[in-house]
Amino acid sequence: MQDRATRDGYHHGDLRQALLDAALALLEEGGLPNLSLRKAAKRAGVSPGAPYHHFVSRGALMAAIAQEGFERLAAEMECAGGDDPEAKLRCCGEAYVRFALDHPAHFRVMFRPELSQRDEHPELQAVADATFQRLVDHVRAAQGEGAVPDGRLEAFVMLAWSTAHGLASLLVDGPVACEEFADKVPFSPEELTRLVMRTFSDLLRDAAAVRAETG
Amino acid sequence: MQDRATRDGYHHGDLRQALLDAALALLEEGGLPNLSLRKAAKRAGVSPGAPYHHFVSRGALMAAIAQEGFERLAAEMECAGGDDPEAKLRCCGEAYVRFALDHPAHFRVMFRPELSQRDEHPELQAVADATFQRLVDHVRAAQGEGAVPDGRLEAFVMLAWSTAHGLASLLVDGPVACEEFADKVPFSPEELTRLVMRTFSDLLRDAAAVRAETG
DNA sequence: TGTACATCAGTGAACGCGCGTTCACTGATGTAC
DNA sequence: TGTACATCAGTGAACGCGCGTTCACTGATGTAC
Repeated sequence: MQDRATRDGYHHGDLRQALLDAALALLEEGGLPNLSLRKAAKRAGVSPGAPYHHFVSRGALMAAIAQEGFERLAAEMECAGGDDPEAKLRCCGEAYVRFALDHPAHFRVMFRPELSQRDEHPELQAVADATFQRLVDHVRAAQGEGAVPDGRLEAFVMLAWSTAHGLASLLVDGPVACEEFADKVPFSPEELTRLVMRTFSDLLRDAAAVRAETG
Repeated sequence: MQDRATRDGYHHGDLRQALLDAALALLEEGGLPNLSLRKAAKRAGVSPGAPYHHFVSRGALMAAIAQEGFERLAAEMECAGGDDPEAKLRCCGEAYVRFALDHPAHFRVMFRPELSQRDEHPELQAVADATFQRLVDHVRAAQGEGAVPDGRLEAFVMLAWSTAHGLASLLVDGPVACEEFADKVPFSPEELTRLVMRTFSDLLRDAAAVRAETG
């Protein structure tokens, strides 16, 4: 008996990862309607039954995509840079939006409950929670340094998360999907991300300053 | 020849609207996988072919749902209340999130491009743009009154929209879907909405004040 | 008021399709002796 | 090193299903005379 990583190499190399990659490629190319287990199997060069040696169902494949997505998002938020807590928080938000722009298929699967079924995959819920916790830590640190006003931590956490998540959603899916939006706002998605995050970060700093002064 | 509204009454009463309502009910009950033209027809008490007298395809029904959703959202943002531009902007954001909480099925269809296919339904794109424009007007008015700092209008518009849209998305779909979240944050979705919007509105006001002072 | 006709929203059977999933099987790989 | 055996990731045909859509039709409604 060998461990799973080695066993996966028997015939295909690593069919599990190949199926995840194929599924993502299908999503990037044709959106959600373009994804099926059969197509992913075909793209990975394998028969329709083969995936069932690696995923108990279609839902399990989706959950695995979502889990992989949360792990990558957490990693990118982790090493997002920034010299002080204010910059760290801002870079963390930018990393969140950039992740969505760079990996729209991952992002969609992660945040569509009917696809990823968090309640049936506790390990997925756990990694999603850990990602969220990372944001909480950044906001708390920034608040400790006076870069975020005093007051309810929950309110600032949800505000920061909403800002990043909303911008990401609007850029990836929303009525701001890029071609049309180009007419209205003269920024690339990346420029817009930096502009919005900078604006948000400045609001926090200035409000923190004025409240520290007045009381 | 009579007008369409009257003709729709011939046999069913108003099958077009009945199909929209049935589709929404299916979405609310079982999410996206629960919706099909056949099920909507059955629920409206009608044979599988009947919808084709009112919608050229399944996609047209989805686009009609999205359009109806944008019209209702625009109406709710319109009469959201607020005594001054600051309060108007805040109430507008709250109305946005409340709409998503009250009509999650509408909200999802509106913001999932693979479902509503804005590019193939220009009238849908138009009403979505009009909704967006309403927000722009509110932010501009608030900026004129000093409730939003001077500076790039686009940045504050996108920030405000991202905040409302992000909170709505997280509450409706995200890893914050309500049961699990109750453990972590001691607020109902409605309380959280007011808290976050109030926090955001206060940030704008304080930052506007401090910048007016210093220069 | 009554009759002939036009309209068109509905019926319901039928189509072909791709889907998720199952299952008896094959054959490459690794192991024991 | 060679042979017998166990493992298990793959095959590929088959299943039943619900789907979107079509189409010849029916029959209720409204209109003309």
